[in-house]
Order: sequence, then structure tokens, then C-alpha cells
Amino acid sequence: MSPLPSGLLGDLDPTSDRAVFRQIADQLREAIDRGRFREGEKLPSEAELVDHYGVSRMTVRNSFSILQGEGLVHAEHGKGVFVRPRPPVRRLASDRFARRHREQGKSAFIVEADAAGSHPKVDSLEVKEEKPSQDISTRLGSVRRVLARRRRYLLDGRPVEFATSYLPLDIARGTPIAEPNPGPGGIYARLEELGHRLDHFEEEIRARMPSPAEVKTLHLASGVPVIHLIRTAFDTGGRAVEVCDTVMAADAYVLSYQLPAT
Amino acid sequence: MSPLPSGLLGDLDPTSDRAVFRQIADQLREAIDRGRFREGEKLPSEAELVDHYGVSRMTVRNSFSILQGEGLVHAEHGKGVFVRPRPPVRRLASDRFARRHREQGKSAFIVEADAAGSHPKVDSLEVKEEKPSQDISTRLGSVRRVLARRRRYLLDGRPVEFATSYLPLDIARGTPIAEPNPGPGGIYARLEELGHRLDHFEEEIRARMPSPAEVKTLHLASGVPVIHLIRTAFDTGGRAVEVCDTVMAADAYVLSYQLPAT
DNA sequence: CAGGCATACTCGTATAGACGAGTGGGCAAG
DNA sequence: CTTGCCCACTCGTCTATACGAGTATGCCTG
Repeated sequence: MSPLPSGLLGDLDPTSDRAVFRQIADQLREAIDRGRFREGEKLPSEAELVDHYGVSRMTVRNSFSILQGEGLVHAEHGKGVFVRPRPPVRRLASDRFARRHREQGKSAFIVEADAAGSHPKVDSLEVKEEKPSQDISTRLGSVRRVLARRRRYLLDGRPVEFATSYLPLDIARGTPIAEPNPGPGGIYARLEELGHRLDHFEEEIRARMPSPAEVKTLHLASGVPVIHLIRTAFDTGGRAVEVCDTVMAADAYVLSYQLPAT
Repeated sequence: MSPLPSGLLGDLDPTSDRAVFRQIADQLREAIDRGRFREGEKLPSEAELVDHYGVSRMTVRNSFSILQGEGLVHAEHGKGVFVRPRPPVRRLASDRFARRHREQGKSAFIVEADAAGSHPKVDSLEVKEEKPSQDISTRLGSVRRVLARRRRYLLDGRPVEFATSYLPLDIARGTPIAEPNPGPGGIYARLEELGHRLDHFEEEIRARMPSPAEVKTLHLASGVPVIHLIRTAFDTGGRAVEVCDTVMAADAYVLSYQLPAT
């Protein structure tokens, strides 16, 4: 195994209070930030860093685990540790549910992704009646049973978002909303046809680390948070007619809102 | 050292493909989710888990590091590992910059926190002229120099948010905006007095893991992401008159937006 | 030439041990 | 009683070693 090119990474400072594995992580982070390692590029192997710094393997692995936690790198078994590429982000504008966008036959997700040159896909479609959680029930005005529409969105094969819509059963049962494909304009178009003219939406946004189930569903690398968005749709009568609970891979999204100054 | 109460945590499954440290993390996570360990409560010590499961200490530590990465627990040197309490969250409504909220003498942050019974504080105040980053310059319409206003917000002694406002120098220089305390209603009130009547705001929201500097500034525990919000204020002439770059501790915030359905 | 296997290199998991440093309680000296 | 020290317990850091499992490459065999 050949040694690292000199100058690529510095030396350790034995007089420093900073732990050795942190110093190594600092040097790797800086090298990445400075572009010495580019996106997708392989970092030196554990063995190479062991030789370079004269430390044990666990110390090097400790450094890598810091960078993984920061979302900077990811390890591939049998291959190496790589600088995590920044995936293309999907921009969600606050007017994406405006009535004028609701005329096409295809869903907003498909239209938008096609326009951006990506290959969109929707899978894990599930539509069923169920008992809502306390939180969902409250948001919908204490309903006992709801129609739940679950689906997962993928871009170019990568899962980016998992969403569940909840609708009061008295609104949705027996309508196209209860079908896997609700038709052109989506469920919001159907709700308006059913007499629930939409007035406004409320969106709540949180960010947190994913649960193990979310890591699995969204194929999340370590160090990638999720954005948790809960949208409630209100009709002109002030009734909450839908709650949509969405979990998004945070590295795949930028949310954009336009707000009046009045 | 007395053994753990039996039944608190299960046994390992040696036939499972799942790594031992993951099985231990799973059991601890489940115990936390089920409320067997409450918020702020101490988990069994590393030594106790070593005895209970008959594994080495590094394996137990590995389990803890998983839970730390998920933001579920945090370790305190010399004390133990504790279930991370969910701090009270601050709710940011989308109308928080509406003109009607701009009449009071105190800043929105102070007013809001007082109302919630928290003890707010603002520190690290810095106001200076500087050369903007490429991104900030673009957002402000290719200005060469800006006034930067930096401040950190704390609730009950805990830093929760770090924000920098950038304003074109030709607007802000020599005005109260360039003073540490811009006066009642904040800089938006001053901008309007200067003839820049505000028309609308654009907000961009991202979530990601914090940089080491952000960890330090916001005293973030590991496993806590940040919400990165960039707000641009436009006057009625369509000019971008301010860009505010805000980094928030994600576990301290819920953002809330109200959107028209039209 | 095509296919399969050996091999070297990669990271993943786990053990055992050592010392350091922060915390808190109890005991002993004043 | 108060002060200060010691000690037990906690997590933090680091070493050394071992084996497993995924990947890629090149050589050998058919």
C-alpha cells in the first residue's frame, strides 16, 4: 500500500487538548471543504490513514463516524468511504396547490419532475379506512374514522418523500378520493367537485433525525435529517377536510414560501 | 454494582443477522418509546449493560452512539447517559412580520417569548459593513457591500437561533438600521420609514446537520439538525431590501405557514 | 475467449485492556 | 459543623487484535 501524497493531510498536534480522532476529522473535513476531495470521490482508506497518522484503526473509524454524523461522507462496505454528493434538490413552492395548477391530468409531482428532467415514480400506494391517531383526529375535528392515502415518491429511483393524506370518512367514502387514482387534479380537485371549495392551507414544519423505519423507507444515509410537514386543508366553511402528513429526505428538498407583508 | 431489574431489557438473539450493538440499541429505543425510561431519566450505565448482555464495553458504546445520532439520548461525562428531554418549541407563524405586529417597542422575539413565559435574551450583537458572499449579493441584486446585523437569540439561557440580516449599504448606511438597537418595530419599521414600503417576503427553508461552528454557537447536542431559513424582503418597487439568514436549533422550533388556496 | 475462482483490499463487528477525566458521596481531619 | 480529600462510579479516548463480509481485479482453467 503506497503512502498518502504528502501535503494532502497534515500532522497531528500531540500538545493539543483536542482528541486525536477529532483532529483527524477536522483535517478531513477541511480537505473536503477546500475541494481537495470532490463530491463522490473516495477518501483515503482506513488502513492508509492508520499508517499516515500512526494511530489505531478504531481511532480512524471514530473520525469517520463524526463526519458521517455530519452528513459529509458515507461508507460503502468493501469499497471505501466517499464524499457524499449533494443530490439535486426539489423545490417546493408555496403556491404549488394553487387552483390554477390543478388542471392537468397528472399529479403535481409527476408534472414538476418531468419538467426538471427527472424520472419520477410513485409507489407503495395504499388506500384504506382506519382509526386515526389522536393528533390527526384532533386536526380533522375529532373524527372517529378516516380514509388514509399513503404513497411514496421517488426521483430517478431514489425515494425522497413519504406522504399520508387523511380525510374524514363522511367526505371521502364512495367517492373517487377512495380510489387509488383519484383522477386529474388529484384529491383537491375532487374535494372541490364534492362541494368543499378550498379556502386555505396550514402547514407545520419540523426537522429531526429519522426513525429507523424512515431510514429504511427513504433509504437515508446517516447524517441526513428529515423534514416533517403537516398540511391541513380548510374549506370555505372553515372545516378541515384533509390532513397530509409528509416526511421528506431533507437533502432532497428546499421549501419556498411567499408571504404578504401586510 | 447491582444487576438490572429483570424484564426491563430483553436478551440478545444470537441467531439474528442483526448486529449485537444494533439489537441493544433497538431494545433501548423501544424501552424509551414505551416510556420505560422517561425524559431526562438516566439509562443503565455502560458497565451495567456490559454485565446484562455479556458484551464488551465498545459494543455498548456503539449502541449508545446510534441512539445519540438519532437524537434520542445524550451522554454526560461522569454522570451517565440520559433520555434527551424534548425542549419546549417556539412556534413561528407566517404572519409574524405582518405590519400590525410591528407597532410595539420591543422586538418580536422578546414579545413572543415573554408571552410564552420564557426568559428571552439577545446577545452576540454585531453590526458592521462587509463584502457579501456571492449568494447574498445575488439575492440583493448584485450589491458590492452590505450592512450585516448579527445576533443570537436565547430562551431561558439556551441559544436557539443565530441570525444575520444583510442590507444594501445605500439603504442602511447612516440610518438607525446601522445602530445596534434600531428602535421600535425593528429594521422593517425603519425600512418603511425610509420609503421602502414592504410588499412581500420570500422564505427558503432547508434542514441539515450543523457544522462544528453551529454546534458550538447553538450548544447543540449530537443528533439535533438545524433549520436554515433564508428570508428576502421585497419593497413595493420589487427591490430586495433585506436578506435574513437564520440558523435555528431544529428541536426548538415549529414553523407554521398559512397559504391561500387560490 | 468466457467463466469462475483466488486474492487482496475494503469496511463491519466484536473483544480485552488501559488510562484519563468529570461527578458525587462519604469519611476524616480540623 | 465545615472543609477537604479520597474513592467509587461515570463516560471519553486510545491501543491491539481478530474475524466476517462485500468488492474488484487479475489470473487460470476450460
